[in-house]
Amino acid sequence: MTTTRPGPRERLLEAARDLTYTHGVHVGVDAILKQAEVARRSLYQHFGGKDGLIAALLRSYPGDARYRQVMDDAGDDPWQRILAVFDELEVVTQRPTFRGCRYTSADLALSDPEHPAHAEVRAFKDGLHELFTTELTRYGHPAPGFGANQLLVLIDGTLAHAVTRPDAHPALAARAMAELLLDASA
Amino acid sequence: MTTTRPGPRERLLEAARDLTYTHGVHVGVDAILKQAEVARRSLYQHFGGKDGLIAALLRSYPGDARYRQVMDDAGDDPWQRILAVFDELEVVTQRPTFRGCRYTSADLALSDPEHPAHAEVRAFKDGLHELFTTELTRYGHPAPGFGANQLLVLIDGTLAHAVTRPDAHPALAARAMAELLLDASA
DNA sequence: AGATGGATAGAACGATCGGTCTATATCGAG
DNA sequence: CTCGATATAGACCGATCGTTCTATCCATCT
Repeated sequence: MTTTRPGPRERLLEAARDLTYTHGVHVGVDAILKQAEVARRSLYQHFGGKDGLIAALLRSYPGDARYRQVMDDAGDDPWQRILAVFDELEVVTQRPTFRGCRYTSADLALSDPEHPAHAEVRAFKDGLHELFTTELTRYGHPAPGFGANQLLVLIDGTLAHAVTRPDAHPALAARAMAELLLDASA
Repeated sequence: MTTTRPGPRERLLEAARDLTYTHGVHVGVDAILKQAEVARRSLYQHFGGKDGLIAALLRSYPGDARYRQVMDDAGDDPWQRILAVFDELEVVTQRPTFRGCRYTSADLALSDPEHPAHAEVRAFKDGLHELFTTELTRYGHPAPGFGANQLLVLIDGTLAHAVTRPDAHPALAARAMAELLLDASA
């Protein structure tokens, strides 16, 4: 039994996911096409161009699904669910292949404010904000929207700082602040 | 009386500072040379190439001097001096020209781990860590090194998150956490 | 005056960029 | 089988990349 090979569209997204993470969004299309084993024309057929591929990549990536998974694995208690995110961040940021948050990277690397990727990044982080807002609401936080912004700062700060100083274990530093935050709003 | 025009080296650094911030480190050398009004050859004479210019840019930038200035303007009290940094971050991140932290951007954009810029970014953030460590020591923090890591996460998180969601006012969110942190370690 | 060194201007290098093109192959539906 | 859509392979486009080159200008020093 042989698993059927994914179509060119899926192969392009997969290759672009891989290469843009390790080399940044400025990887050449040639490299993506080669790794995906896809014809040049198919890229423009499916995504209209490199910009479209990058945007589609960010949209398709199961970004907040991963956060939800980590939370669900931690049970029902909001306190546990939120701190589990930072435990996971410690694991992620210590991996030798860790190269930062792909959304933040894309947002910083693309200087053109009209690039379609910006909308995807915004949508992703807005989704995360909503996710943590509902969690803090369940926790009984008096200002869940503000608290969610604080958690997002901790997450982005962890992912950004770990690129330069992984040995500082920013995830552990952030986790302690998340605890303070939850304690103070109990 | 006419102020003498700075030499080619200074003009190159100034132009590169400007253009790499607005367009990222992938700006072409042509654009830098044009804005600096400097001959092509001079760039390679002074910096050996584009990589050398980028690294020199990051080294020469008065990065932590600016943090020190903000602190000194806030007086002697460590509490005030630390929180003043976040007040300044709120101002900086709300500017329409704000484009994130140039050090984090450079670190993320340059995928080659051997690029000389990485060492400069590391040196800069290590310097900041030392700055906040001494401040927290003066404050009487029981674990000033760990606390400094926490403050750096807050700063990097503010600068990273404000690129995508400036309306969330991450600096204010971070400031509140910095207060919690200082309270908890008093 | 003559020599020297730094700066300028700009042609030119090969490589690579994103994107368009033609031509051929494959495959499922009618 | 034929048709039409979709995929592949690869040449080709103009533009730009970082870098090296020659040639000229000019201020300074002997």
